[in-house]
Formats: sequence, structure tokens, C-alpha cells
Amino acid sequence: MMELTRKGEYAIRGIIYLAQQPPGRVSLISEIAAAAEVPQTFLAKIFQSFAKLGLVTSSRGTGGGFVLARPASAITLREVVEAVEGPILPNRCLLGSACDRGGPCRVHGIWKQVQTEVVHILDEVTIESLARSQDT
Amino acid sequence: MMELTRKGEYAIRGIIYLAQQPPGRVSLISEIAAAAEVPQTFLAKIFQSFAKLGLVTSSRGTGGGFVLARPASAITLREVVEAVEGPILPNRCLLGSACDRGGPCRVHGIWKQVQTEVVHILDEVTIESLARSQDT
DNA sequence: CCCTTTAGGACCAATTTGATCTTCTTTATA
DNA sequence: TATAAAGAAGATCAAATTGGTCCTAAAGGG
Repeated sequence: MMELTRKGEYAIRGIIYLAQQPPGRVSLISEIAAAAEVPQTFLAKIFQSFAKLGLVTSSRGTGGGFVLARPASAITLREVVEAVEGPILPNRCLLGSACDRGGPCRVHGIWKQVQTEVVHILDEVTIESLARSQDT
Repeated sequence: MMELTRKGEYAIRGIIYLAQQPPGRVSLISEIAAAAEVPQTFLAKIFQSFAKLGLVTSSRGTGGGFVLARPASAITLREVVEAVEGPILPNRCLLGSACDRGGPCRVHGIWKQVQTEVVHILDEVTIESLARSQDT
């Protein structure tokens, strides 16, 4: 239950690579894909999502590519995950209010609690910290 | 991300109904399905999982049906969810150790944290408390 | 105008989800 | 000992999601 999909994994690997580049350096999608060992066309889609949400900036043509739109320390793991997997939502019923055929269901509060906790954990993790980790 | 499936929802609704019956009372799957508003054949499969894991006891033949195998206060939401959705596992890599092509990945610790938190929340919720809630 | 590089959409195979159906096996009781 | 009333188990199936590919367009640089 609750598994991250490949898309999520790839997203994380890809943006970590970007964060490890010298600030301002433009990276090609082909380069990122090779480094992160992710299918290139698939990663391209993922980075398009990043661009739309303003996590990275993209430029086309010769010399084009991707750069982080903000310092890696200002991008959270939650943003990256939600960019490709959608909002963290342990139960559909957290969207609307009436889930138990009239009135919120008995488990509503529990799922809300789970959501809050998970969001909190992922909000505290920056891509910068991930990029730094384990380079020992 | 992290959504409970129908199966999980049905499982919870079904076992809550059982928990609301007078202790020891045998319920037919048809009765539970009707009360929980769940497709009967699908719910039957779910209860077979419960039985295999010892959450409920089943008996066949005339007068047969399902009863909780333990007091509702001794069955946790975690057990019910994991019975049908499998273990709470935010990332596949939590199963094996080497996930980042040699050595644990950079996010490994984070997912471990998420898993621990979610498991903890769901472990604290008993079916008894859910069955009682909102009968005001 | 050509080459490079991302953007966007169509498309596709494999897997998972959400179920149904059929055929047992077990059990009570008439 | 029939027989009807359950649940057990497995095959099957449609729809949705996942995990991708491919092609054409658009944008920038030389």
C-alpha cells in the first residue's frame, strides 16, 4: 500500500542530479536521463511537469536544457513528489466532505491525520539535503 | 498519491459492520454486503482474506457465516488495511536494502520515516473505536 | 534557414483494479 | 442420507492506471 510509482522515483533521481550541478549550469534531458538511469522520453515528460509548476526552468534550442528555478534548498521533496504523483491523499474522501453516504465516514479523521503527517515529513526534506547526502 | 483502493474501503466498511453486531452473532456475507453497500462477491473475497489472517472466523453450511475472531478492540485498522492492500510500503526499496544501484538510496531513510509514522497511526486505531464513532 | 533542444499530444503494452461466474467443499437438518 | 445453505477457490473479464514510445510542432542559436 501507498507505493511511490516509477514516475516518482525517476522524478526524485532526476532533480537530485540537477541539484548536484554547479548552480546555473544548464543540463540536457539526455544527460540527466543517462546519469539518473531513466528512460529519456519518460523523464522528459516528468521535467515538463516540473517546468509547469516552476520547479525548473527550461530553454529550447542550442544551449538549451534545464536548470533549477530556485535554490535546491528551497525545493522540497513534497513538491517534487506531488508534481508527478498528484496530491498526497490517502483516501479519496479527503477531497469532498460527504463520503459515507451522508456525512463524513468514520475513518475520515484518521486519513486526515495520515495525510498531515506524511505531508509534514516530506515538507521538511529539501532537494539540497538529498543531493548532499551520502557523498562520503 | 498513496490512495486506498475500493478493496480497502470495502474491507473497513465490512468489518465495522461485523463489529457492530452483538458479540458472537454470525453474519452472512450477503447481509454484510447489503449493509455496507458493497458488491457481495467482491466482499466475499475480502472476508476470505480476513479469515486466512485470523481476523474473522468463518463457518460453512446452514447457520454459517462470519464472526470476529477477536474482540473489536483487539483488531487494528492497520491489520484490516494490510490484510487486503498488503504491507504499508511507501517505496519498494524498503523491502530490499540496495536500491540505488549499490547501497541504499538517498530517500531511503525518508520513506522509512513515512512508513513508521503511518503504521503507528493505523496501529492506534481499533475497529471497536471506529464502530462506536459517530453514533450520536 | 538549418540544427538543436524542449513541448505536447497520440498512441501502445503491461499491470493492477474491480469485479463476476462457476465449481467445489463443508455443515446442519429434515 | 438427501438436500439445501453457506463459504472457498479459481478462472475469467472489463476498465483504469502505469510505464513507456513516437511523432510533430515550436523555439532559439549560428
